[in-house]
Amino acid sequence: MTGLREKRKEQTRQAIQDAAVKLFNAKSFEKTSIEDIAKQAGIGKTTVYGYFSTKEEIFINYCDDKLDQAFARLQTNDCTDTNLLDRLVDFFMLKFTFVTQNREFGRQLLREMIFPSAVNEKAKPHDQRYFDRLEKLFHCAEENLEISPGQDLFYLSVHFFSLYLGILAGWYTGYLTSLEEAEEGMRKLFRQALEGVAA
Amino acid sequence: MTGLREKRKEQTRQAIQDAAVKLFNAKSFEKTSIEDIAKQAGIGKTTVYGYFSTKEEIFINYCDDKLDQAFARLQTNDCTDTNLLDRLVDFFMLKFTFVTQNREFGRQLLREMIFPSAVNEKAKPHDQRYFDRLEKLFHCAEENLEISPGQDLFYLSVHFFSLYLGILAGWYTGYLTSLEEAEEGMRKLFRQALEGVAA
DNA sequence: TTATAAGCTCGAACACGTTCGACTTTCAGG
DNA sequence: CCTGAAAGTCGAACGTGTTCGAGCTTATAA
Repeated sequence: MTGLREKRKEQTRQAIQDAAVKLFNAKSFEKTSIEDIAKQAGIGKTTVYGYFSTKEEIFINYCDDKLDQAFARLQTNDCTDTNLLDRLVDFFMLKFTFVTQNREFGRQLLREMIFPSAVNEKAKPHDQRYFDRLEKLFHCAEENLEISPGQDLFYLSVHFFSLYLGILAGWYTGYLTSLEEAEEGMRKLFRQALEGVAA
Repeated sequence: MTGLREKRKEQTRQAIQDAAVKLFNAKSFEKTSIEDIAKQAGIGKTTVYGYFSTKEEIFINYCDDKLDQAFARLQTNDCTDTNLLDRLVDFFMLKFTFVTQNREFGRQLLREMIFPSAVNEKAKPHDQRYFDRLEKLFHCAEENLEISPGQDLFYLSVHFFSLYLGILAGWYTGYLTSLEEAEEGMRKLFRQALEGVAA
């Protein structure tokens, strides 16, 4: 019965995770202490460190869950006949509204995702799926003759992702304050990218 | 002699600032404690809080100084006849190498600049100068007939700044690991923006 | 000049993330 | 079964950012 230890371990891990999710949602990352989490999970605070080596790590795990949820909603849209610009704006605005829904959560998450404390190998599969989805979108556009053929679709994804980042930066630094402004800005940037600016 | 208090206050403030700069350079933000700073400045650690309300605030101040230095170096380049792409890459790579010179410093700074804890009005003049500089660059390009006329130069600046952000994100998430890769990626993205991708 | 208000300073204490060390439970081999 | 090793648990303690409160210094005005 080697499994007893492992089963308990799995249970405890889950209890911590659940407690964290509950408290992060109720309060926030910053206002939730390790002790709160431990109490909620019914264990001592030191024990938490047997499962996660840092408070941030718990948060990252929590984010991964949240992102999976958000990502699931992106799966539906497919090679439709709406134009590329609209589809791109939809794609990124969905993510934008999700991330900025709770300003503090988004800020913490973005800091950790874009400028992580350490290179986070675990985040890469997620990025991968995300960029795959984007590439697929461009692939459709290529077939629909909306973009010129032979483009590097990966770099195209990076390009639009960067513009999305720019909008997020504008949001968090206070230059954009409403969803409408954000969408308008995004549209403007995306159009520049599609049309090009060189003479 | 109303000035006595104020003069002392100014001195103490400067002492804290100097101490912080010295220690942040010698060690790092994280490894420097408030107590270290206080000791170096010859005051009690509580006193620091009469001048800065948080450790981050001291860091922000320090960053502003650093950024001013970096910015000064950008002033020189002017309406030359080198092509726009090269000038843009030069402009942003200078900033990139500066920021990433010390990985930890850059990370901390970017987190605070791009996703600040609170909207930081003090940062705006700096941004302003920065974007002014970029706009000037595009203005030259417009005169040199390198870009099509009538573009929104501000949004053009935002566009390229966003791409720069994308490169930084790639750096900190581990997708780009050498300066050469970063420059190559930047060049590729910039070219896309200039040439456009629509059919 | 002196009384009072306002501002400044710092030792002590608090909060919270994290580590240490000792105790308990589980597991594997004889 | 036993027994010794490994893994898990937690109270106590540490480090550091931040606040409290009491005492001291400076400014003001009668």
